[in-house]
Amino acid sequence: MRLINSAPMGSPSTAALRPLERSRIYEDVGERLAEFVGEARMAPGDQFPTERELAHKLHVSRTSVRQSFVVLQALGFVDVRHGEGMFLRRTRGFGESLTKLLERRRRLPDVLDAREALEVKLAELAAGHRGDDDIKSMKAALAQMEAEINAGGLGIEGDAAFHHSIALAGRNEILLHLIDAMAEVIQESRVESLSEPGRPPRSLEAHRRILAAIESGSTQLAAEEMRLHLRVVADVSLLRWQPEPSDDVDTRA
Amino acid sequence: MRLINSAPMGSPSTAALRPLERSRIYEDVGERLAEFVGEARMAPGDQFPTERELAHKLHVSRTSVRQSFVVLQALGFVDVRHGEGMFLRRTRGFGESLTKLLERRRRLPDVLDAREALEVKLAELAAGHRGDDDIKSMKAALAQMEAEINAGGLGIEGDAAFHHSIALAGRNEILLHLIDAMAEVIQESRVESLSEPGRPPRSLEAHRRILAAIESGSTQLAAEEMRLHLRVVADVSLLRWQPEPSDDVDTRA
DNA sequence: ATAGGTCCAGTGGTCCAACCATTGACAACG
DNA sequence: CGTTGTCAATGGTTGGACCACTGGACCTAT
Repeated sequence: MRLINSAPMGSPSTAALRPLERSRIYEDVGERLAEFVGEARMAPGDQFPTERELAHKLHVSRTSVRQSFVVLQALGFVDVRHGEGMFLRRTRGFGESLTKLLERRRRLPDVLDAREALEVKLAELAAGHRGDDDIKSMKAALAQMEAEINAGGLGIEGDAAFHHSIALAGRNEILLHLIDAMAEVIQESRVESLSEPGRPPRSLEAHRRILAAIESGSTQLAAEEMRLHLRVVADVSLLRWQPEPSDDVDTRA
Repeated sequence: MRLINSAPMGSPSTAALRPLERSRIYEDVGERLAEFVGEARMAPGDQFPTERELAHKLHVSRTSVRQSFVVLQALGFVDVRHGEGMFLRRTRGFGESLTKLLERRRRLPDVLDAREALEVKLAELAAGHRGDDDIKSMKAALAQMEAEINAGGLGIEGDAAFHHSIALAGRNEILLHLIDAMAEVIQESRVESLSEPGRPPRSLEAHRRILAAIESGSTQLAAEEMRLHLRVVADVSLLRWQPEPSDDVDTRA
């Protein structure tokens, strides 16, 4: 009797026997709904079919349909009104959450550009508001970073704390929320950048210049210093990055 | 027999008889979970109690608990692993979706700053990539705006189309997603701004300058023109804006 | 005729109880 | 000692029941 795939681990890539992945039903329903919105040419304000009808048509339980809509509502794509029905709010990017976007398609350049857009503005705002507490926490973060580096570390914790304290100092809940949502991917690029030989001290120096600019109250200078810093970080990160073989086709025009 | 509130409509504001609003259970559960994360000092990676246990403790059905977690997962705050349990991913801003944030706390300055952060960068990126199709759709949008204005309108449609075509030309899905998520509130500020006497023609002119900058390929100039344009828009919008009486206290530090 | 009230069918909101699918740990086996 | 089987715990899904809200149809008194 011939044994198939007797090798204990790391056997050659048997394409057919790759692990099959099961998605959750409410995700599938979400995709179908996205299709439906397109096919039915739904416009904002239009009403969806009933929960019961959708459940029947899609051969799933009403619970699953509801789960889909609960998510869609949280993402702001639909309005659910008790006793009335469910209505479309906006069409573009239907069903696509930022989180899923960041997980699925990790184009590093996009992440770095988005980060720059947000953080440069936050530094500018921070320079405009700059409270004593804000400055204090920034200095504390820099001290922490310096200590980490002197101890032979990369200063990752301090780096993260510094950028976060600036984000807080910006006093803009929307931008803060966006930066927080991207925290994970940003953290990855941070580690990469600081792993480059000689980077941590230079990064610390750049941080000092940013802090000085913020403390001086010059919004323009603060923005410029932050931009400069992030461009350097981006360059280093991009060195190691190479686009994945396109696993799917970009359907956008 | 004395009738209370016999006035047919628009009776004086009886504070106690304001319409009471009922929240959905899964939203309440979400808030409790946020509390719990704080009280229990949960850190990323920590495991939540079982669905069944939470349902029992909170005196709600397991279904409601699940709906909460479905949302939390979509927003990227928790990881739900079949057969294992539910785990915390990130702490900051727990349970707060951008949509809810934009609905609840409509601080116009925040919106305008966030818009500037995103659109300035998008204009810069657009100038870097600039494909023929992109330029073409921008020109079409400007033509539409001009036609609207000549017809006595405000050019709102054309304005929106112009900014959107730039966002598309930026070739950055993350920034595009963020702008789309803010589309509604941005649209409101757009209407306000263009309603100001004499605004539409001036806005059209600013758009032409932006387009020229993008077409020239100068990323820096494109960014600067967009920033200038948005600052003017912001000034106009802010004229009519006044902060609402603070209906709740900011709990953040 | 019409203003007002009542009733009711349709819709989303919640709950429950059962069962399926996956995981990890542990015991049993060779 | 490693392999295999078993099992309990956990999330995933279902169907059905009932509640709460909305809007319109219908009725009624003026």
